[in-house]
Amino acid sequence: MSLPHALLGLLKYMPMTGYELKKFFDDSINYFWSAQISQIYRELKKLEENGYIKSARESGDKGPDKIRYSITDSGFSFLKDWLSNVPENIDEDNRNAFLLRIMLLSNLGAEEMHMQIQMRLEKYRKSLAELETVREKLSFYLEQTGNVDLLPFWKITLNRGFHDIKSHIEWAEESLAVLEIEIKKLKSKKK
Amino acid sequence: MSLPHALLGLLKYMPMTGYELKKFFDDSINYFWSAQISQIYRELKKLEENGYIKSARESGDKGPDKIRYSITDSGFSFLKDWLSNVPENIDEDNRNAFLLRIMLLSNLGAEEMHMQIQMRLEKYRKSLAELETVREKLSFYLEQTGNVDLLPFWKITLNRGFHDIKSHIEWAEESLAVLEIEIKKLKSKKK
DNA sequence: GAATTCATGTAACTTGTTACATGATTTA
DNA sequence: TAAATCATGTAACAAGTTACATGAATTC
Repeated sequence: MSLPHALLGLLKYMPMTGYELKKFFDDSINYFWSAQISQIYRELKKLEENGYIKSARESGDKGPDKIRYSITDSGFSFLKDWLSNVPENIDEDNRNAFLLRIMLLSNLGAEEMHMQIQMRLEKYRKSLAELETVREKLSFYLEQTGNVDLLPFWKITLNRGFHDIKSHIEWAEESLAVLEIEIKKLKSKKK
Repeated sequence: MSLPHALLGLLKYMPMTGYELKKFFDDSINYFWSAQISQIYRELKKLEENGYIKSARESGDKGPDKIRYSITDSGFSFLKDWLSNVPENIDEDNRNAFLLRIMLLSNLGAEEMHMQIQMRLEKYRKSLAELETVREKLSFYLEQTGNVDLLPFWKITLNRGFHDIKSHIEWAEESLAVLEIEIKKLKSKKK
């Protein structure tokens, strides 16, 4: 639903080709947004039809032609409109496959649930470490490219990631404790 | 993607009609999963074709006929298979429209961002209060229906919600502080 | 008597994914 | 020279939403 806005937002930084946009997704905002290359191309066409972006063909002496897109004034104001209108449903999409799984997991019993949450906990701890390196790279990158003014905004975005992972870790630890009590109860009943 | 599993999980509790399933979504797990009635009917047909559920027509003396679905053994083992296979991408969908918005919000400037996050903070605080009442209702409901054994599993699910909202509140408070510093900087520059 | 809820669906559309096609360039 | 990467797409499919249709029952 917000792919067009994501594309406009990225093109605001600099003009890019479809391929470059895909790369940008993959190695920067991949943590919270990704897209298929085929859909990017489809969407770019639509955005151009609407006059939100314009294209320029570049026939370099090497390789195939590139079509580089840049955002238009109309596109930027479209983006700003979207940003100004805060959605009522605060999460924009209340679907959470993770919570659905957790709820249904009771069908497998306390021990299986414990095992799965334990596995998640380990992954969360790894993610936390990875985010730490992303943070370091980001500061460095923004300083190098002279975009230091963007730093506080990016930090706010990144910080959300930290809070999210930390809350998962705390939840997992608490849940494991609850499940351990349940497992003990079941075992004492058997006797 | 997991609508069929959600339906199977709910039918595991008790046999229901399409309409009842929609209501169950709306007033119980709506916090993390919802579905359109049209899609529920479509999916129920598919599930029956696959033998995962079976239907029984009930022609009461009042109102139109009801088609009540119940889960089959084959359906339950299908559900258990899905639950046993933990997806590699732990979140199942890394797309986070909220983070995308936050990142792009820098296009509107620090003051607008501050205002929007302030609004969110207030909503989060309300959500926290609402979740509190959901928790109370749930305990009561499970005790009344004699499903006390499910209580720890439901608590784990609910608890995830609490951690989530709390992490949003903390993040919002920190972000507002950062933005206030930015706004002060900008104002002192003007002078 | 009108509006809402109950209960079932169909049709058209939008969004997103997977698989495939093409051809040049670079790297192992 | 084979594989990977660059750069563009098309086609078919899967999943989800919106709008519409039908008719009985209940509530205002």
